[in-house]
Formats: sequence, structure tokens, C-alpha cells
Amino acid sequence: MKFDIIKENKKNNARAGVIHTDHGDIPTPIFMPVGTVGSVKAVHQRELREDIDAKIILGNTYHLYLRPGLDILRAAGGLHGFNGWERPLLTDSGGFQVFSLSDNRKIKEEGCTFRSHIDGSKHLFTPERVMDIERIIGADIMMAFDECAPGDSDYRYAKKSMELTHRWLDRCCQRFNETEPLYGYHQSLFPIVQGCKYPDLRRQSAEYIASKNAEGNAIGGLAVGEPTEVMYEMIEVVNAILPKDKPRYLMGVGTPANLLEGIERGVDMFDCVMPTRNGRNGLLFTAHGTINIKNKKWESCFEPIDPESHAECDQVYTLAYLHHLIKAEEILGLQICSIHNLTFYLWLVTQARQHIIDGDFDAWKAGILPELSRRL
RNA sequence: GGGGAAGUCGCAUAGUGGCAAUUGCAACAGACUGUAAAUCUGUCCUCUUCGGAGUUCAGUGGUUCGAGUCCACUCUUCCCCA
Repeated sequence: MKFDIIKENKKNNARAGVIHTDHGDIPTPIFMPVGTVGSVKAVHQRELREDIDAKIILGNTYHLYLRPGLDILRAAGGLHGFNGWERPLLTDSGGFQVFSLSDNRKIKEEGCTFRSHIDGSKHLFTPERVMDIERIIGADIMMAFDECAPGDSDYRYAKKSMELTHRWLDRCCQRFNETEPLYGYHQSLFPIVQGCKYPDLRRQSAEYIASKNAEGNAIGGLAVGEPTEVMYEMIEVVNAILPKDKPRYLMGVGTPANLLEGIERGVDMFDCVMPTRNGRNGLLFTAHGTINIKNKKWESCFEPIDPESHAECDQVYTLAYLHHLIKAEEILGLQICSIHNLTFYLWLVTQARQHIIDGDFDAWKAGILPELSRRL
């Protein structure tokens, strides 16, 4: 993997670049749609490629390990072979499930024991085991196994959790280095900064992560309950330390405004379930604000869903029709909302990139930011 | 014509003496950030200074401290037999 920076913003840390992988190039800043179980929910791959033009999508180690399981994934030739996606893939390690499935797991030094949410069976995830699974899934970018601690963790817990994540990282790196990719193309391992909302822990973690000299670095444990301003502050603290010549990935974030604020602070990669999940729940993101398509006000609005979008469904279908589909619980409604939102997210980062290259990112951001949070 | 059953807040339901009244659907809003989410939460008779207040269970009258619930009659609907 290689990362080229094409243009850096003078006033702040925003930059435009390209990540080169064996499955193709990823322009940065980039948004990566989440495809937890090997599928971006409600979105066909043709739309993902042609309308949305996703450059890279995620899969999840924990979910794919449980279903379809490692035998199937290996036999299929990894996730690329299994779902037919030929562009880059990134796998989250299951570290987020340590957080989100907190009622069904137990953390120890050795690793984390999960109780399957599907059948209740018990599974031990160790850093070594996670590396082995991520090799089998075969994503271009593998994430280290970490603990994503809750946003309201006290200092004592945050420190303890961060130190465990660091020790797990040592073991991830060792296993990663002593194993080879299974399918003939390169895989990168990204370590993850933790430290909750505590600047000194974040600094300490960023320094530790940077010392690993990985091909890219991630910031985890944000947007998990802490105030947005705290998140921005933590990004600044961490990005002052993480190497400039490696891509920086802010995990699990976020709203359109979060993306622009992250880009301004030097983040190159984002992923979030928000465009897909909120889409399925009837919320549309647009350049002029959000639309709750369930609201009665759209019942007879016979305008295209988004005249500025290049996605076919945004031109062909009207807001009134989409309102009807969602109210009638038609599957097509979920598809259209998901495609629309992802198209918008990819448009937003593409615009950000172009404005960085053109040298007017700050002015562009100042203009669009207030629009994004309006409610239409 | 004879016999039987039933009418509850949009619809459907629960309630057999202490009830502004159960539940589901619908409706109307809100939430959602490395996906246990096509999910979840709230409102849903009227008014409200959110403490309450006022009117309700087909209609009228009655019994009772108290009636959606018991009694009488009226209206309406459904089923069975002619």
C-alpha cells in the first residue's frame, strides 16, 4: 500500500491524497460505506459502483466470523471472492463489538469472550485469532483488535483500557508480521488510537500507535457518547502526533458536518452506519439539510428526491413517491434512501477533496456547513 | 314473523361495581455516529401555567357512596329458524 499526498491546505491540516492498493486507488479524503456482513444493507453492488461510486467498503470480522464462517470465506477466496466486490475492502476487527455488545462479552488480558447474538454460543477473540480471521477475510486493510471504551468512561478505566489496547496491538503486530496474505495481494494493518476524552491519554496513545510505523493509523473510541466538541479536540490532539505521510482513519464517524470538521483536522478516511441506517429509518441527507421523508409535509411534494444528485433514483423518483414507499414499508424505499444518502456522502468528500486541490476548501466549507444541519 | 348475540377514544380489541379506561394497527412526531437497528422512543377524547381540570364507553331513564360494567325501555348491527 502506498499513500500519496497531492495537496495540503495552508491554513489547517486538510489534505487531498490517494491510497494505492492492489484492488485499486482510493482518493482521499474518502467515506467508506459500512457492509457489516459482506453487504452494504439495501444497496446492490451496481448502485454501489455506478451511482454511489464507493471506492472502498467495510466488512466486520466478528459478524463474518459468525456467519457465513471461516470455512466458507476461505473456500470462496476471501470476502472479495465471496461477494464479488473487486475494489478495496477494509475489515473492522470486532473491537467495536466489544463496546456495542457489552452485555454479551467479557474482557480479559488474553482477549474478549463473546456470547454470539445469533445463537448464544461462546467465542474467544484474541489479537492473534483476530489477525488470523482478518487474513482469511482478506481485506486490503485490516484493523487491529482494540477495546472501544464508552465515551463516559472515567480516567482510570480509560487508561486501563488504552493500555490493554496497546498490549493487544503488540500481539496483533507480531501475528500480522509472522503471517502472509492468503490470496496473493497485499494486506495492511492499521493500529487504533484510544484514550477516550482525556488529552494526555490520547497523546500517549497516538505516540504509541505512531511508534508502530504502520501503513496507516486509525482514531477509535470517538462518537461514542462524548460531546462533539470534545471529539474535535481529541482529533486535533491525536493528529498533531500521528505521522502526516500515512493515512488517518477516523472510525465510525459521522454526520456530514463531522466529516468536514474531521477533514479540516487532517483525517483522510471515514466510515459510519449513519447514511445507511438513518436512510432505512427515513432520514435523507442533502446539501441543503436533512429530510425526514416520513413527515406528512412530503406527502404531495412531486419534486425529484434530489435534483443535484447524479444518482438515477434521485432524478427518477419524487419525494412524494418516496414518502409513499416508506409509509407503505416497501423495500424499494429503503433502497432509494440508502443509495441517496451514500451518493450524497461520497459527493461530499469528493467535493471536499476538489476544493482542497483548488485551494478554496475553507471558504467552501464555511458556505456549506450551516446548510448541512438544517431541517427541511 | 320467531329465537339468539352484540354496540368501548379512526379501525380492531380488553374490561362483568372504584376507570380517562387494556392491547394491536393506523396516524403524528423524535432518535439513530468502527450495524444484535427495514429499529427504537414519545404522543395519540378536549383544555392545560404539565400540578392538573373538564367531558366520555349507542341513547334515555333508573339502582348505588360510586356504573363502561347491574336494571328498564328505545335505537342500530349481526347470526339462526320460518
